[in-house]
Order: sequence, then C-alpha cells, then structure tokens
Amino acid sequence: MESHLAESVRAALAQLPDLPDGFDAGAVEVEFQTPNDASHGDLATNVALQLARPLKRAPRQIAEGIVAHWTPDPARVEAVEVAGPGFINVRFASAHLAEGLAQILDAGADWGRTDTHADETALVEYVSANPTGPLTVGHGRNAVLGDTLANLLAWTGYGVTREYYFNDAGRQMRVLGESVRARYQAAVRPDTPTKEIEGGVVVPESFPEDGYRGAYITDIARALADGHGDALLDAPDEAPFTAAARDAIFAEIEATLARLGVRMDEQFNERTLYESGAVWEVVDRLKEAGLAYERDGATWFKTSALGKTEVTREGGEEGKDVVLVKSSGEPTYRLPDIAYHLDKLGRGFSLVLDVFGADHIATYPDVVRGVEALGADAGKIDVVVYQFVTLVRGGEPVKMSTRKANYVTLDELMDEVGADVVRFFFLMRSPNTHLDFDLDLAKEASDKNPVFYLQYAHARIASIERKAEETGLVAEGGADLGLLTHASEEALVKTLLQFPDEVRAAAEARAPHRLASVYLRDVATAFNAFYRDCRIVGEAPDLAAARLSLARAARTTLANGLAVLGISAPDRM
RNA sequence: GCCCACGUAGCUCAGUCGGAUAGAGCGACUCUCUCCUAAAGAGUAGGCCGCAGGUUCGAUUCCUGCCGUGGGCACCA
Repeated sequence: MESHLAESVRAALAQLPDLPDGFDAGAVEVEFQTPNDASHGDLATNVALQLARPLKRAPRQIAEGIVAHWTPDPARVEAVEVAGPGFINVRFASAHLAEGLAQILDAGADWGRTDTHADETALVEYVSANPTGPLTVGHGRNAVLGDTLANLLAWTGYGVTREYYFNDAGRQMRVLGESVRARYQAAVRPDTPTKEIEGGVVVPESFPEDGYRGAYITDIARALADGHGDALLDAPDEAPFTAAARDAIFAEIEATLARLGVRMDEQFNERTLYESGAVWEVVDRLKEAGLAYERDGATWFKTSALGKTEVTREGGEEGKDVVLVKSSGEPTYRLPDIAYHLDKLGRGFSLVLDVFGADHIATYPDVVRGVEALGADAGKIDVVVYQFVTLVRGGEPVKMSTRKANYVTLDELMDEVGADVVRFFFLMRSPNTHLDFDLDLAKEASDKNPVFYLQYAHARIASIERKAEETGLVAEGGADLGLLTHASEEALVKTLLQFPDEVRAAAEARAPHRLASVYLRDVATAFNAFYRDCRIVGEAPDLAAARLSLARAARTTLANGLAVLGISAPDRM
C-alpha cells in the first residue's frame, strides 16, 4: 500500500509547475505513517513539509499541488486531504479493508511473515552462559531476547541459525573442576580437614578461594563418589571433575532452556578454537600485520594503532594496547572471541547478531577491531546489549551472585510464575533499560498482569468460535466482508493489517517490546471494543459470518504475535 | 576522572526518519454484567518530557554543557 502511494505521490510531484532546476521528483523519499489521531486518516505523509525548503514554497501550497495532480487507486483510497501545516492524509476505501482481511484469513499461520530479507542469512548467538552453574535470571533475559530476535528475523525472511557459544575452556572451568574435586574429597573422606571462608561458609581445605559454592557442586561430587568410589582421589589434575561438572551442568542448562521454549540449532565449543589452532592463527596473523607484540612475557594487541585510547592520570590522552595472551600462557577472552567471530563471518552469514549483557559492552570494540584488522567485514556484526535484571520481591531488590550461590535460578522463577510470564516480562521493556522483575506482580494471575490480557483476548475468541460452531455458524471463506462497516470493525481491521509492518519494524529495531507491550496490546484492545459493540452469535447469518471471519483474523494475529514471542495462545483460560 | 546507557504522569514504562492536541498499563476516583469468557469495557483526575543553551518552519526526539541514576574502565569473562 505504502509503496503504491509513494509512487503516485512522486508522479504528482513531477507535474508541479515551476520546479527548480535539478529537482528530481522521482528521487524524493515519500514516507507514510499511521497518524496518532484517527481523525487524521489511515495514513499520512509529511513530504510537503520536508520539501518546503528545497522548493522554497509554503508546505501547504506544495501539499495542495500534490493533491491536485494525485490519482491514487480509487479502489483502495477513498479520500485524500491536506491538513494542519501541510500533512496529506489518506483514508482507505472499505474495499481495501475487505481485501486486506481476506489476505489475513488466507495467510493463516503465516500472516505477518514478509520476505524483506529472503536472500539473507543470520547467525544469532545468545545464552552462551559459562557452564559453571544453573541458569540465572540474567541468563534468562539473554535467552528470551535472543530467541525472540531470532524469531523476528526469521519472520522477515532471514534464514536463521541459533548458536550457543559454549565457554568450555579457560580459568573458570578450572575453578569449577577444583571446586568439585574438593567436595569429592570430602565426600569420600569424611575426615577431610575444613576451613572457613568469606561469609562464614565452611568448605574442604582444598576448596579454591573463589570456588563455586552452590549445592549443585556437592551433588555432582556425590554422584562421582557414588559412581567411582575413591578411585578419583589420585587423579593427576582436576580434568575429570571439570568434565563431569560440565556435562552435568550443561544437561541442566539444556533442560531449563527447553522449558523456557528456547531452542538452539548449533553449539560452538570454545575448546575447538584451541584444538584447531584458530586462536594461535589469530595471534600469528596480527603479528604479521604488525598489530601484536610480546612484552613482559605477555602478547599484546596493538589497539593503540587502531584508534583505542585512554585518558591518563594527568588528563592527557594516549594510545592503549590490550593483552591477548597472559604471561601465564593463557589467552584473555579477546583472543577466542576474535577467532570465534572470524569463524562466524567466514561461514558466510549476512548478519551476525550477538546478544549480551551491559557488562560486556566495553569488550566488544576490541573484538571488532581484531576482526577488522584481519580483513573480515565487521559491518555484518550487530550487537544487542541488554541492561541488568533486578528481581523485586515485596518491594525489595533480591541480590544475586552465581559464585556465592546467592541467586534465584531461572527454573525457580519458572516454578513460581510459569514460562509464559517469564518470557513476557523479559520482553516487555526495551533491552536498553534496567528491568525490574516484580515477582509479586508476575505471580498475580489477574488483570494487572499484562500477559494475561493478550492470552485472555485469544481465549475469548476461541470461546466465541466454539459457541458459533454449536449454533451451526462457520467462518469458512465466502463471507461478505464488505458488511463490516461498524467503526469498531473497521478500526480492528486496520489494526490487524499493520501486523506485518510491526513485525518488520520490531525486527529492524531489534526491539521485541514493541510487539509485546505495544502492538499486541493494541490488537487486544481493538478486539475488545469490537466484542463490546458487535455481537456475532444471534446476528443475521451474513453479518454473523463476516464478523466471525473478522474474529478469526484477530485470533490469527494474536496467535502469530504470541508465537513470535514464544508465548502460548490458550484456547481456554 | 574517562567511556556507555538511561532521566517522560504518584509507580513501571512506550513514543518509529525531527511533525499535528506527548501516550499506555498499574494505582486513585465514577460508572457498566438477564447479553458470544467482567482475566473485560466507558469515563475523570494526574506533565517544567532532569536543567540550560544551540540547530530548525517545527525539538521529548538532533548537538553542546551541567545535574542525577545504573553499568563498565585488570595479564577476570
């Protein structure tokens, strides 16, 4: 619709008299948007206001000129008018609405999908939690955001791959293994000496200072004791404990994600970057390019040559380099991350989307610098950063830390409020704002809880359809959709017809909250107004059939929208 | 100190590329179930869009400075 209108506006522009030399009407961008105020019509363009300066003419005069030469398709446009300072408002013809409604019914479960990015592929990396403990609330926001962004991209045509980057290498994994080992020793040798650490916690003597204190560590150790007896006591290092912990914890993570409705297509193990030599290749190539060097036993990335600076104590500014490989021989996160992103880009995706928490924001530019320095197209990398989640219970924030085992797990959260509510709450705000997750509100199955508002509207339509079926009414094609002329009916159709654009806008802006807490609520509200004003069961058969079709279209839109968000659309509540 | 994000109604937040009278939910106050699900609907009250400049026909939106909040500034990830 918009492109048809824009084209005809450009044609009208070209016919205006006294156009300045060099003015190309065909190149003018004509944007249409849905006015906030319904009395301003169904679509409006501000093109006349924007052309005021280049054409050196009053905006209203330009608008009048456009309208005078404008010939939009009369089957779709009922009226055009100039309003306010120079807006041009367009009102749809009712035939356009009936046609649109038929399209919704025809598209069914695919309604809302577009092929905008049909020839493109996207890799979405999310969750990527270290397998050192159960998923927590913070991982939950990451998982739900990533999963939903992947859905949104898929609905706009991308071929989407969902990937979990599995951090199964590095120091944290060693600490994890040592934590399990200490618990194991205590499990098979009850007389193992103990010590007290920060917070008055009593642990085995060999427990690392920064070890993982969760009860799951003890469980894994006990399982090892049950399975192997004391045979692992003289293991040369912590490797078997690390492996056991990793496998047990990852199985838990997978189960939690499945429960949350989050699925992954691929798992990429950080270890393979070491096994294949990819990380060392990065170091070698950077050195060849003169962008890496040795100093104090460590390998440094010469980011100072790539624009990275820091401010000195004296207030001056100087270049800053960062460490790639510590003097201990162990790489920092940057090195495998650069290698991993090179790998992702090398797989030919048109878009590589990363989802990560605000604490990683400072690290991402170094990775981009590394990728660019080695000749890959970093422009394909896009990052969605989300702010932290604060759980609020009884008006008080709940403090969390994985290592100190003082946290609420994602499973506990789902136990308490259900997966649908968890997903919705993580999606209802812009990723860029801090999220207060109000447990008391989430638990409340009432009108205060926004997710129920959407699900209830869907269940209500399903109920109407059941009732209609009992009375022999069918919504199959053939209804005369031109009968839908009530203001509430037209308003509902117009709202429904925006769905594909809303999905696309949410995808482009990487902003699932637009769907969750704005558009779908508008759909439910528009349906509720229709429900109030227009009965179905008991009306004349023609009208009842047409209204039943409209209700079906509303249900389709709600169901598809909830599907994008990964939230169930119940038929009964 | 420096970097990033945020600051909009009592509370939690939307606000699309700079557009028309700045919106919603919750909370407060009125109303509406003989009727397809009242988990709903109609209405009222509530605003220095943090402050001050600048750009513009037009600024909540863009730029600069200041104030406030959160996060980040390691040979941690």
